[in-house]
Amino acid sequence: MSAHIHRIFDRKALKVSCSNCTLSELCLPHNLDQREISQLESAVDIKRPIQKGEHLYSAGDPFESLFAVRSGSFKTYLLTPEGDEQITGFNLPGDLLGLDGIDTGSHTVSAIALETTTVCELPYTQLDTLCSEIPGLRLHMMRIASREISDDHNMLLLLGKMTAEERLASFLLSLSNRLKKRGYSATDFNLTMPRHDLANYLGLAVETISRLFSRFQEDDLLRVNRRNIHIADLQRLQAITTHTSCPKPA
Amino acid sequence: MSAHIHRIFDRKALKVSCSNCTLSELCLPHNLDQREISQLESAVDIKRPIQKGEHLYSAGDPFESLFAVRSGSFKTYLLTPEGDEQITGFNLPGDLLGLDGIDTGSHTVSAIALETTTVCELPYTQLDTLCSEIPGLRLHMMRIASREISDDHNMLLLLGKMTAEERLASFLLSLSNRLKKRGYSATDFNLTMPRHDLANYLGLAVETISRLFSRFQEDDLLRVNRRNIHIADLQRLQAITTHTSCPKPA
DNA sequence: CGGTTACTTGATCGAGCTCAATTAGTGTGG
DNA sequence: CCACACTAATTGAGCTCGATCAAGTAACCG
Repeated sequence: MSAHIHRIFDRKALKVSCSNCTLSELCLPHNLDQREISQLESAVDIKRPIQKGEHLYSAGDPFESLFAVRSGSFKTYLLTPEGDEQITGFNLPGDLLGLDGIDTGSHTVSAIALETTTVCELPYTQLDTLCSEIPGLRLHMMRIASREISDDHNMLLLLGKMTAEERLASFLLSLSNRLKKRGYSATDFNLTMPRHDLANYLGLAVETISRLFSRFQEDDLLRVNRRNIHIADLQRLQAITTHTSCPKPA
Repeated sequence: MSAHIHRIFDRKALKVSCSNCTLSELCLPHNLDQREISQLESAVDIKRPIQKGEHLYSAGDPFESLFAVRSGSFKTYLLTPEGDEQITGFNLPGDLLGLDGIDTGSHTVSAIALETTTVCELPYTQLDTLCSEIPGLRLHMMRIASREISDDHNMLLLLGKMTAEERLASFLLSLSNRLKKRGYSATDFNLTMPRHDLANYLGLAVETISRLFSRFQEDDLLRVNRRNIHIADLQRLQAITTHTSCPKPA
């Protein structure tokens, strides 16, 4: 199944096949039988690709569906009354977006594509109906919500307690782990977001991020070229986040 | 069963009556019929009171139940490897605790009582079974999770973008609103947490909180006596959080 | 190319932290 | 009922981390 559905594809034209999707490990509840998976597949739509800079949804939009990222990436953010933005997360393939909208029936954050991105749309009423029939799916949904809550708590810790250095190290390690889970390299990757977004997300200034990248590079922790990152010493990077001392190899 | 039931309270002795509970507005799904409410009641246990400083659960404990606060209050927090704490929330009557534990099957934060507190225990497997039968309850649960996610996003904004002044003003207004929803005064209340916890939650030093209380009092925004707070000017407090200028009344 | 945006680097500044001292509660046991 | 110890809160003085301001450079794109 191609990741890049061209717009000539009618929304329903392409049969969704969750069972064959490379993301099923992340996206699918583990304990569904074949019949249950087909039920789920019938509820899922593949949308046309979202271009870089295009919104998947905006804060205030009526909530109708959840979205699973198939390829590409998003950032989600919210705006203050004064108009400045706080990024609340970055979403990689296999991530689910939109849970924030369930409570009020309209989205509380905006989601914008950082690159050309494809998603599966899961209309919520259909998903909810399936949840009554498939206990494994119900648990899966609650787990995803639960994980998002825990992740957010970790971000509170990052923003509330960590130094600039610790924040960037934490971010890189977390991204590294997420990429690894998805089958990519844990040590070589490209950031899909500009420095500006990274700084915003970590509660820092762009200049601070830039200086930290330079410093980490001088310390042989990273090799950085623009958006391209090579993690040269995972252990010492880890040590930064835990205040543990870790000898620099000669 | 539970190891922490006080002997005078037989767990099932006290019949739970959600329908008569003063918190039902907050705690119960609105669209349940009488039969569904009794089903829910049969799943709920009232636990013995939790004393100030006592844990309801700790990070790492196996997750078995959600808890609804009946009276009193909790703080939830997580610890870094180095042992310093980040408070992730304060919980008032009607609040639900424990969602963070669903994903991994063990709690990721600890919950400790800030005063003598009573809770209803909702064993998760029973709750989940009811969710398959009662669509309204299922939606209610997802809504609560969704709200927690949105609330956490707002905390990210607070920690990432706001000044000390804005953080405290936001906190007081948010608390004021929550108390109002629960039928208490929106302008006169007692904080159940020490300055230390407040500072920790808001990502500030205790001294900063103290100085801000003094300053807000000089500006006739608040009247503060230890933990007792009187909000003298809700409008101007609101104005602080939105950078809006608001004339100080003569 | 030329214009725009992304990123880096340097110099300076300030909000809020840390350190330190004081005061005011809050129990606890004689 | 009061001394004592202990914790909670306030207030002051000085410092620091990261923000802001200001250039300059490098990539990207029509």
